[in-house]
Amino acid sequence: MLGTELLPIGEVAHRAGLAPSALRYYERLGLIEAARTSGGQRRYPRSVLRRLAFVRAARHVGLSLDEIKDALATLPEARTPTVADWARLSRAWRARLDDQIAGLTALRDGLTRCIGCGCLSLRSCALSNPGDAAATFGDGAQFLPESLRED
Amino acid sequence: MLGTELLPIGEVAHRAGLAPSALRYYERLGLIEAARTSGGQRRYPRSVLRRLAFVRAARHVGLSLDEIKDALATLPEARTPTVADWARLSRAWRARLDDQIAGLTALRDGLTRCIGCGCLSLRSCALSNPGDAAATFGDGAQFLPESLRED
DNA sequence: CTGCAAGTTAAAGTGAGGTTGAGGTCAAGG
DNA sequence: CCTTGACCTCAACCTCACTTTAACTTGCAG
Repeated sequence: MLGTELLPIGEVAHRAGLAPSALRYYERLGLIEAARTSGGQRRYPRSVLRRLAFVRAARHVGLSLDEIKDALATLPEARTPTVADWARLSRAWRARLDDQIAGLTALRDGLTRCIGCGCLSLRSCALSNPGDAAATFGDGAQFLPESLRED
Repeated sequence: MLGTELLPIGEVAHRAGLAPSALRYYERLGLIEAARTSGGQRRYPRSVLRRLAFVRAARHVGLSLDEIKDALATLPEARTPTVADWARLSRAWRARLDDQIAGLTALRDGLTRCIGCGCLSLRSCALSNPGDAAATFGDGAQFLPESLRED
Protein backbone atom coordinates (compact mmCIF):
# COMPACT_ATOMS: atom_id res chain seq x y z
CA MET A 1 0.00 0.00 0.00
CA LEU A 2 1.15 3.47 -0.77
CA GLY A 3 -0.09 4.77 2.55
CA THR A 4 2.45 2.88 4.60
CA GLU A 5 5.66 3.91 2.90
CA LEU A 6 8.50 4.66 5.25
CA LEU A 7 10.76 7.66 4.82
CA PRO A 8 14.52 7.78 5.36
CA ILE A 9 15.97 10.33 7.71
CA GLY A 10 17.17 12.78 5.06
CA GLU A 11 13.72 13.03 3.54
CA VAL A 12 12.05 13.55 6.89
CA ALA A 13 14.66 16.08 7.94
CA HIS A 14 14.17 18.03 4.75
CA ARG A 15 10.40 18.02 4.98
CA ALA A 16 10.47 18.97 8.64
CA GLY A 17 13.02 21.71 8.09
CA LEU A 18 15.51 20.13 10.47
CA ALA A 19 18.95 18.58 10.13
CA PRO A 20 19.23 14.80 10.25
CA SER A 21 21.44 15.24 13.28
CA ALA A 22 18.59 17.00 15.06
CA LEU A 23 16.30 14.03 14.40
CA ARG A 24 18.87 11.65 15.88
CA TYR A 25 19.20 14.00 18.80
CA TYR A 26 15.44 14.09 19.33
CA GLU A 27 15.39 10.32 19.20
CA ARG A 28 18.05 10.12 21.90
CA LEU A 29 15.95 12.43 24.04
CA GLY A 30 12.89 10.28 23.46
CA LEU A 31 10.85 12.80 21.46
CA ILE A 32 10.55 10.57 18.42
CA GLU A 33 11.13 6.94 17.47
CA ALA A 34 12.09 5.24 14.25
CA ALA A 35 11.72 1.81 12.71
CA ARG A 36 14.92 0.32 11.33
CA THR A 37 15.78 -1.43 8.12
CA SER A 38 17.56 -4.76 8.37
CA GLY A 39 20.76 -2.79 7.90
CA GLY A 40 19.99 -0.48 10.80
CA GLN A 41 18.90 2.65 8.96
CA ARG A 42 16.02 4.68 10.33
CA ARG A 43 12.70 4.56 8.55
CA TYR A 44 9.94 6.91 9.62
CA PRO A 45 6.19 6.72 9.09
CA ARG A 46 4.64 9.93 7.78
CA SER A 47 3.13 10.53 11.19
CA VAL A 48 6.54 11.55 12.48
CA LEU A 49 6.12 14.74 10.47
CA ARG A 50 3.13 15.61 12.61
CA ARG A 51 5.15 14.95 15.70
CA LEU A 52 7.99 17.08 14.43
CA ALA A 53 5.55 19.80 13.47
CA PHE A 54 4.40 19.72 17.05
CA VAL A 55 7.95 20.00 18.29
CA ARG A 56 8.72 22.93 16.04
CA ALA A 57 5.57 24.78 16.98
CA ALA A 58 6.19 24.19 20.66
CA ARG A 59 9.73 25.43 20.38
CA HIS A 60 8.50 28.63 18.75
CA VAL A 61 6.28 29.12 21.76
CA GLY A 62 9.33 28.87 23.96
CA LEU A 63 9.06 25.38 25.41
CA SER A 64 12.22 23.45 26.13
CA LEU A 65 12.69 20.03 24.58
CA ASP A 66 12.09 18.61 28.02
CA GLU A 67 8.74 20.29 28.34
CA ILE A 68 7.89 19.23 24.82
CA LYS A 69 8.67 15.67 25.71
CA ASP A 70 6.20 15.88 28.56
CA ALA A 71 3.58 17.41 26.32
CA LEU A 72 4.09 14.68 23.75
CA ALA A 73 3.72 12.10 26.48
CA THR A 74 0.15 13.25 27.02
CA LEU A 75 -0.64 12.40 23.41
CA PRO A 76 -0.77 8.61 23.45
CA GLU A 77 1.79 7.76 20.80
CA ALA A 78 -0.12 5.03 19.12
CA ARG A 79 -3.15 7.21 18.78
CA THR A 80 -3.57 10.06 16.35
CA PRO A 81 -3.90 13.21 18.43
CA THR A 82 -7.49 14.30 18.49
CA VAL A 83 -8.71 17.80 17.88
CA ALA A 84 -9.37 17.93 21.63
CA ASP A 85 -5.73 17.08 22.42
CA TRP A 86 -4.61 19.81 20.14
CA ALA A 87 -7.05 22.34 21.49
CA ARG A 88 -5.96 21.64 25.06
CA LEU A 89 -2.28 22.05 24.30
CA SER A 90 -2.66 25.02 22.08
CA ARG A 91 -4.73 26.79 24.68
CA ALA A 92 -1.83 26.33 27.12
CA TRP A 93 0.56 27.65 24.51
CA ARG A 94 -1.67 30.57 23.83
CA ALA A 95 -1.58 31.47 27.50
CA ARG A 96 2.17 31.26 27.40
CA LEU A 97 2.34 33.49 24.37
CA ASP A 98 -0.08 35.91 26.00
CA ASP A 99 2.25 36.09 28.99
CA GLN A 100 5.28 36.63 26.84
CA ILE A 101 3.53 39.32 24.85
CA ALA A 102 2.25 41.02 27.98
CA GLY A 103 5.73 40.97 29.47
CA LEU A 104 7.37 42.48 26.44
CA THR A 105 4.61 45.02 26.09
CA ALA A 106 5.02 46.09 29.71
CA LEU A 107 8.74 46.36 29.15
CA ARG A 108 8.20 48.41 26.02
CA ASP A 109 5.78 50.72 27.72
CA GLY A 110 8.11 51.16 30.67
CA LEU A 111 10.81 51.94 28.16
CA THR A 112 8.61 54.50 26.49
CA ARG A 113 8.04 56.22 29.80
CA CYS A 114 11.78 56.19 30.37
CA ILE A 115 12.44 57.85 27.05
CA GLY A 116 10.49 60.74 28.42
CA CYS A 117 12.02 60.85 31.85
CA GLY A 118 15.57 59.80 31.12
CA CYS A 119 15.53 57.93 34.40
CA LEU A 120 17.76 55.02 33.44
CA SER A 121 20.53 57.45 32.65
CA LEU A 122 20.12 59.10 36.00
CA ARG A 123 19.78 57.00 39.07
CA SER A 124 17.61 54.02 39.75
CA CYS A 125 15.07 53.26 37.10
CA ALA A 126 12.88 50.43 38.31
CA LEU A 127 12.64 49.19 34.76
CA SER A 128 16.24 48.25 34.67
CA ASN A 129 17.41 48.25 38.21
CA PRO A 130 15.19 46.29 40.57
CA GLY A 131 18.05 45.55 42.95
CA ASP A 132 18.98 49.13 43.55
CA ALA A 133 15.36 50.08 43.83
CA ALA A 134 15.17 47.45 46.54
CA ALA A 135 17.95 49.17 48.39
CA THR A 136 15.98 52.37 48.55
CA PHE A 137 12.26 51.76 48.55
CA GLY A 138 10.99 48.23 48.62
CA ASP A 139 11.85 45.44 46.36
CA GLY A 140 11.53 44.13 42.88
CA ALA A 141 11.07 45.79 39.57
CA GLN A 142 8.16 48.13 39.26
CA PHE A 143 7.57 47.85 35.56
CA LEU A 144 8.90 44.43 34.74
CA PRO A 145 6.40 41.60 34.77
CA GLU A 146 7.28 38.57 36.85
CA SER A 147 8.15 36.59 33.76
CA LEU A 148 10.94 38.93 32.78
CA ARG A 149 12.67 39.31 36.08
CA GLU A 150 15.86 37.44 36.54
CA ASP A 151 16.54 37.59 40.24
CA MET B 1 33.25 62.90 51.09
CA LEU B 2 30.22 60.67 51.19
CA GLY B 3 29.66 61.04 47.49
CA THR B 4 32.76 59.15 46.46
CA GLU B 5 32.48 56.00 48.52
CA LEU B 6 33.46 52.85 46.71
CA LEU B 7 31.46 49.65 46.96
CA PRO B 8 32.84 46.11 47.21
CA ILE B 9 31.70 43.53 44.73
CA GLY B 10 29.21 41.77 46.99
CA GLU B 11 27.37 44.99 47.66
CA VAL B 12 27.21 45.92 44.02
CA ALA B 13 26.14 42.44 43.03
CA HIS B 14 23.36 42.49 45.58
CA ARG B 15 22.10 45.90 44.55
CA ALA B 16 22.27 45.04 40.87
CA GLY B 17 20.57 41.69 41.36
CA LEU B 18 23.51 39.77 39.92
CA ALA B 19 26.02 37.27 41.27
CA PRO B 20 29.54 38.48 42.01
CA SER B 21 30.75 35.94 39.48
CA ALA B 22 28.66 37.66 36.83
CA LEU B 23 30.32 40.99 37.60
CA ARG B 24 33.75 39.43 37.24
CA TYR B 25 32.58 37.86 34.01
CA TYR B 26 31.29 41.20 32.70
CA GLU B 27 34.61 42.73 33.59
CA ARG B 28 36.44 40.08 31.60
CA LEU B 29 34.22 40.87 28.63
CA GLY B 30 34.92 44.56 29.03
CA LEU B 31 31.41 45.67 29.97
CA ILE B 32 32.47 47.17 33.29
CA GLU B 33 35.66 48.19 35.09
CA ALA B 34 36.65 48.35 38.72
CA ALA B 35 39.16 50.19 40.83
CA ARG B 36 41.27 48.01 43.13
CA THR B 37 42.27 48.29 46.74
CA SER B 38 45.95 47.96 47.57
CA GLY B 39 45.12 44.33 48.33
CA GLY B 40 43.61 43.76 44.90
CA GLN B 41 39.94 43.75 45.77
CA ARG B 42 37.47 45.40 43.41
CA ARG B 43 35.92 48.70 44.45
CA TYR B 44 33.13 50.15 42.35
CA PRO B 45 31.85 53.71 42.10
CA ARG B 46 28.07 54.01 42.36
CA SER B 47 27.95 54.76 38.66
CA VAL B 48 28.59 51.11 37.92
CA LEU B 49 25.04 50.46 39.08
CA ARG B 50 23.80 52.62 36.24
CA ARG B 51 25.94 50.69 33.84
CA LEU B 52 24.67 47.40 35.20
CA ALA B 53 21.12 48.68 35.04
CA PHE B 54 21.76 49.37 31.40
CA VAL B 55 23.08 45.87 30.87
CA ARG B 56 20.10 44.30 32.58
CA ALA B 57 17.60 46.35 30.66
CA ALA B 58 19.35 45.60 27.39
CA ARG B 59 19.39 41.91 28.10
CA HIS B 60 15.66 41.99 28.74
CA VAL B 61 15.27 43.51 25.31
CA GLY B 62 17.14 40.55 23.89
CA LEU B 63 20.57 41.99 23.16
CA SER B 64 23.61 39.77 23.53
CA LEU B 65 26.42 40.85 25.82
CA ASP B 66 28.41 41.59 22.71
CA GLU B 67 25.81 43.96 21.38
CA ILE B 68 25.51 45.52 24.80
CA LYS B 69 29.22 46.10 24.85
CA ASP B 70 28.93 47.95 21.57
CA ALA B 71 26.04 50.00 22.85
CA LEU B 72 27.98 50.87 26.00
CA ALA B 73 30.90 51.90 23.86
CA THR B 74 28.75 54.67 22.38
CA LEU B 75 28.23 56.09 25.85
CA PRO B 76 31.60 57.68 26.57
CA GLU B 77 32.51 56.06 29.85
CA ALA B 78 33.77 59.10 31.60
CA ARG B 79 30.68 61.07 30.77
CA THR B 80 27.30 60.66 32.36
CA PRO B 81 24.97 59.47 29.62
CA THR B 82 22.74 62.30 28.53
CA VAL B 83 19.03 62.09 28.06
CA ALA B 84 19.75 62.18 24.34
CA ASP B 85 22.03 59.13 24.59
CA TRP B 86 19.34 57.28 26.41
CA ALA B 87 16.61 58.32 24.03
CA ARG B 88 18.64 57.18 21.05
CA LEU B 89 19.31 53.76 22.53
CA SER B 90 15.88 53.19 23.90
CA ARG B 91 14.32 54.06 20.57
CA ALA B 92 16.41 51.29 19.02
CA TRP B 93 15.33 48.91 21.77
CA ARG B 94 11.74 49.88 21.32
CA ALA B 95 11.89 48.92 17.67
CA ARG B 96 13.35 45.60 18.68
CA LEU B 97 10.63 45.01 21.22
CA ASP B 98 8.01 46.02 18.67
CA ASP B 99 9.39 43.36 16.35
CA GLN B 100 9.42 40.73 19.04
CA ILE B 101 5.89 41.57 20.08
CA ALA B 102 4.67 41.56 16.50
CA GLY B 103 6.28 38.18 15.94
CA LEU B 104 4.76 36.61 18.99
CA THR B 105 1.40 38.15 18.24
CA ALA B 106 1.43 36.73 14.73
CA LEU B 107 2.33 33.36 16.15
CA ARG B 108 -0.44 33.57 18.70
CA ASP B 109 -2.98 34.52 16.09
CA GLY B 110 -1.88 31.68 13.85
CA LEU B 111 -2.24 29.41 16.83
CA THR B 112 -5.71 30.72 17.51
CA ARG B 113 -6.73 29.93 13.96
CA CYS B 114 -5.28 26.46 14.38
CA ILE B 115 -7.28 25.84 17.53
CA GLY B 116 -10.31 26.17 15.32
CA CYS B 117 -9.11 24.03 12.46
CA GLY B 118 -7.09 21.41 14.30
CA CYS B 119 -4.67 21.47 11.41
CA LEU B 120 -1.49 20.76 13.32
CA SER B 121 -2.94 17.50 14.48
CA LEU B 122 -3.90 16.63 10.95
CA ARG B 123 -1.53 17.22 8.13
CA SER B 124 0.58 20.18 7.28
CA CYS B 125 -0.11 23.28 9.27
CA ALA B 126 1.99 26.12 7.95
CA LEU B 127 2.31 27.48 11.46
CA SER B 128 4.24 24.52 12.63
CA ASN B 129 5.43 22.81 9.57
CA PRO B 130 7.00 25.12 7.01
CA GLY B 131 9.20 22.34 5.65
CA ASP B 132 6.40 20.00 4.82
CA ALA B 133 4.40 22.84 3.42
CA ALA B 134 7.36 23.47 1.15
CA ALA B 135 7.09 19.94 -0.10
CA THR B 136 3.55 20.51 -1.24
CA PHE B 137 2.90 24.11 -2.16
CA GLY B 138 5.72 26.59 -2.08
CA ASP B 139 8.09 27.33 0.64
CA GLY B 140 8.40 28.86 4.04
CA ALA B 141 5.98 29.32 6.86
CA GLN B 142 2.78 31.13 6.08
CA PHE B 143 2.02 32.52 9.49
CA LEU B 144 5.38 32.80 11.15
CA PRO B 145 7.10 36.16 10.93
CA GLU B 146 10.63 36.17 9.57
CA SER B 147 12.06 36.70 13.01
CA LEU B 148 10.65 33.47 14.34
CA ARG B 149 11.62 31.16 11.55
CA GLU B 150 14.54 28.90 12.17
CA ASP B 151 15.43 27.55 8.76
C1' DC C 1 28.63 -5.89 -9.33
C1' DT C 2 30.17 -1.43 -8.55
C1' DG C 3 30.22 3.26 -7.14
C1' DC C 4 28.86 6.54 -4.23
C1' DA C 5 25.40 9.28 -1.79
C1' DA C 6 23.24 8.67 2.27
C1' DG C 7 23.15 6.30 6.46
C1' DT C 8 25.29 4.54 11.09
C1' DT C 9 27.74 5.24 15.88
C1' DA C 10 30.04 7.47 19.89
C1' DA C 11 32.30 11.17 21.34
C1' DA C 12 33.77 15.66 21.09
C1' DG C 13 32.83 20.53 19.84
C1' DT C 14 30.03 24.99 19.76
C1' DG C 15 28.53 29.28 21.90
C1' DA C 16 26.04 32.00 25.14
C1' DG C 17 26.12 33.22 29.63
C1' DG C 18 27.54 32.33 33.17
C1' DT C 19 28.78 29.17 38.03
C1' DT C 20 31.82 26.31 40.85
C1' DG C 21 35.92 24.84 43.20
C1' DA C 22 40.54 24.90 44.88
C1' DG C 23 43.77 27.24 47.06
C1' DG C 24 44.96 31.34 48.99
C1' DT C 25 44.53 36.61 50.59
C1' DC C 26 42.29 40.79 52.58
C1' DA C 27 39.86 43.81 55.80
C1' DA C 28 37.30 44.97 59.67
C1' DG C 29 35.20 44.00 64.41
C1' DG C 30 36.25 42.39 69.02
C1' DC D 1 46.36 40.28 67.34
C1' DC D 2 43.06 37.15 65.65
C1' DT D 3 39.24 35.43 63.63
C1' DT D 4 35.99 35.31 60.09
C1' DG D 5 33.60 36.44 56.18
C1' DA D 6 34.31 38.53 51.96
C1' DC D 7 37.42 38.67 48.33
C1' DC D 8 41.12 37.11 44.85
C1' DT D 9 42.62 34.14 40.44
C1' DC D 10 42.49 30.54 37.26
C1' DA D 11 40.65 26.77 35.34
C1' DA D 12 37.13 23.71 34.93
C1' DC D 13 32.49 22.89 34.66
C1' DC D 14 27.40 23.75 33.54
C1' DT D 15 22.91 23.87 30.48
C1' DC D 16 20.70 23.92 26.04
C1' DA D 17 20.15 22.52 21.63
C1' DC D 18 22.41 20.96 18.48
C1' DT D 19 26.47 20.09 14.98
C1' DT D 20 30.72 18.05 13.68
C1' DT D 21 34.08 14.44 13.16
C1' DA D 22 35.95 9.97 12.34
C1' DA D 23 35.55 5.67 10.94
C1' DC D 24 32.64 2.66 8.92
C1' DT D 25 28.18 0.48 6.54
C1' DT D 26 23.90 0.43 3.52
C1' DG D 27 21.11 0.74 -0.28
C1' DC D 28 20.03 1.76 -4.76
C1' DA D 29 20.93 3.35 -9.78
C1' DG D 30 23.42 2.02 -13.56
